[in-house]
Amino acid sequence: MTKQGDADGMEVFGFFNEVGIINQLSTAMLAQCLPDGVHPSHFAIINHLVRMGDGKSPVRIAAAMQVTKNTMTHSLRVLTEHHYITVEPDPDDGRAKIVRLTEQGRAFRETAIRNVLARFDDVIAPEHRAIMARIKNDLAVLRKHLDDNR
Amino acid sequence: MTKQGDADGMEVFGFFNEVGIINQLSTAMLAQCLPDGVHPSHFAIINHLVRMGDGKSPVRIAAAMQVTKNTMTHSLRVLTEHHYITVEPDPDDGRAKIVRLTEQGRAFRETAIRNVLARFDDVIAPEHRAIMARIKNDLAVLRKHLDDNR
DNA sequence: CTTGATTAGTACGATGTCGTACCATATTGG
DNA sequence: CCAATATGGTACGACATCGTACTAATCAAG
Repeated sequence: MTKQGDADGMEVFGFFNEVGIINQLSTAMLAQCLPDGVHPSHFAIINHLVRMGDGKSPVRIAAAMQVTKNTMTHSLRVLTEHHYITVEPDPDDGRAKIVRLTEQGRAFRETAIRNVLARFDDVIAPEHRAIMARIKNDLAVLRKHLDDNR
Repeated sequence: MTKQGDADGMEVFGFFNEVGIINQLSTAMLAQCLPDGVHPSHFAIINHLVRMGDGKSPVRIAAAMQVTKNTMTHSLRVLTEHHYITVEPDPDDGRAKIVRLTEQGRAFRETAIRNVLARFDDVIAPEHRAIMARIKNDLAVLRKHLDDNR
């Protein structure tokens, strides 16, 4: 095993470490802006349904959110208890269900977005926005590669 | 809806989303390379102790790992059960403890590093290493800013 | 049509993480 | 010296997530 390889490997470690910390900090910030009982992952589901359209099945949402079916079942139950979504049987497929946003769900998202953007505006300076804009494409390439070769 | 503000906010969302997915995929890859019962966070602790030196207190390790004291107590218990570390009272401070690596802990780290690097070598192409090297500095700046303003 | 394989969803248990509360020990101010 | 405060560590409960296993429904091959 060459020293070169080791150094490269450590570079990879360091990179993923930075990514992990940023993810943790941003998730924590997001969590502070959400009401009690609503996890960032729940918000992500609502947000996804608003942006990509609802009426999807739990498995499709799970795939989009990169979590297992189990986790999605649990999260959808929580969201249903909050009356943010409805889950009904799919008339075309006896196995499947259909997830739909309620008005309360959309309203919740509007409020949450406002809170979060206000918080981010407070913390994130223009220079950091510039960094994000600059490297987002690289991150997307990396993400896609990792996703394809997982 | 102010297009300007919303667009900027959404950019931030998208950025953190990419970061989150990359973190999840890399963590999952790492987990596959570790033996059963050893979580990536456990590996991170061992790795930190090897690189930064052991003999630290649980709180200091917790701060470095960006987790709470509770989590560290739990993780250290698991690592102790695996005989990768020892936790002893600090003779200079009746409240504190001192965490030390065992030989088995160091050996475990060597093996794990080899496995993980092999896996990463398989998946990560030179062009992606180039991306990591290119944007790592930007990520570090961002991470530091978020950490300071949390 | 029937049988085997695949898919959607759920139940259960395990685990990592966090928040709150608590105790023991240090540290500091008066 | 003593009281108030701060700090290190733990106990307990809550929760998100995952792996394994299971049921029900669909699909595919004969």
